[in-house]
Amino acid sequence: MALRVRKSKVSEPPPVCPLTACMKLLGGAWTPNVVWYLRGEPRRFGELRGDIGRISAKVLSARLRQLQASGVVVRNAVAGSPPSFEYELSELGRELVPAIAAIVAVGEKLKRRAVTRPAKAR
Amino acid sequence: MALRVRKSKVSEPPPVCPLTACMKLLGGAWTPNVVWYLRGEPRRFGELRGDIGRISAKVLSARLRQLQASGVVVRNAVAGSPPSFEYELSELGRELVPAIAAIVAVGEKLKRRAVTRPAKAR
DNA sequence: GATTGTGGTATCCGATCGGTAACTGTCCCC
DNA sequence: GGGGACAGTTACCGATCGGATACCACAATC
Repeated sequence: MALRVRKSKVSEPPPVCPLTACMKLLGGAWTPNVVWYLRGEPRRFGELRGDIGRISAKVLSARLRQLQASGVVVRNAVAGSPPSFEYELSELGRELVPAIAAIVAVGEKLKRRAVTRPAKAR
Repeated sequence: MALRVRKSKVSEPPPVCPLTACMKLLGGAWTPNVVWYLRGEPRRFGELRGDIGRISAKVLSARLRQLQASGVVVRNAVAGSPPSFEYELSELGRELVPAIAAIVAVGEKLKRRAVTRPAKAR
């Protein structure tokens, strides 16, 4: 659970690339999906698992913790006899949604263009 | 209503998850950087290497090929005595730039807020 | 012909990631 | 009280990724 620092053999000073740092927000395998499925109402762990489908509990747990740590997601305890928790996007986390949507939109266009325009010369 | 049973998915059963597919566009380690440094004028291989800094030739080559394959980047031969090549973003590739910028912007805000506003205790 | 510079590619290798499965602990129901 | 469901966590393990290095192709130059 300790956050992994990139230990490079070259022992370089931190490049402080804002891109690289920020892309770590969405770097993991299912991270965008988690954010995406949280864009509506808060969801519980099992619900998210069901939503996303093929994600393993381990990875979902890891993503959720990592997103909490970066402040994108907040975890709220829901009072009840079976104490459960709800995850939801923070204010800032919600700002991520349009960004993801933009990337998806470009992806869709690219796919569509790939079909209509097979510029496959390589 | 003992438990909140919200089986209602977010009304989004993705056939093949568009997110996962599209995030492959920017999935690699240096992919956003490559797109970022190509957002201006076209660059040659060696220039990109210099721009990005610590990227290895192998990874840069792989990213470039992968971005060509997905239609984000185009490779143009530059006529000349030493035949060289320039890489530039395609039209659609250019649309990726604001999306990346948006994610970076959120990342910056998150970092800033993390300083000014410590996360509330769970 | 050999050397150099550009523009890559192929190979090896270790680190990391993600999946599977097993496990814990609590609560509900029978 | 036992079995099952929920909510995760942990251990292990194979696949993959990325870095370093070495190498190749080609033109111009010496």
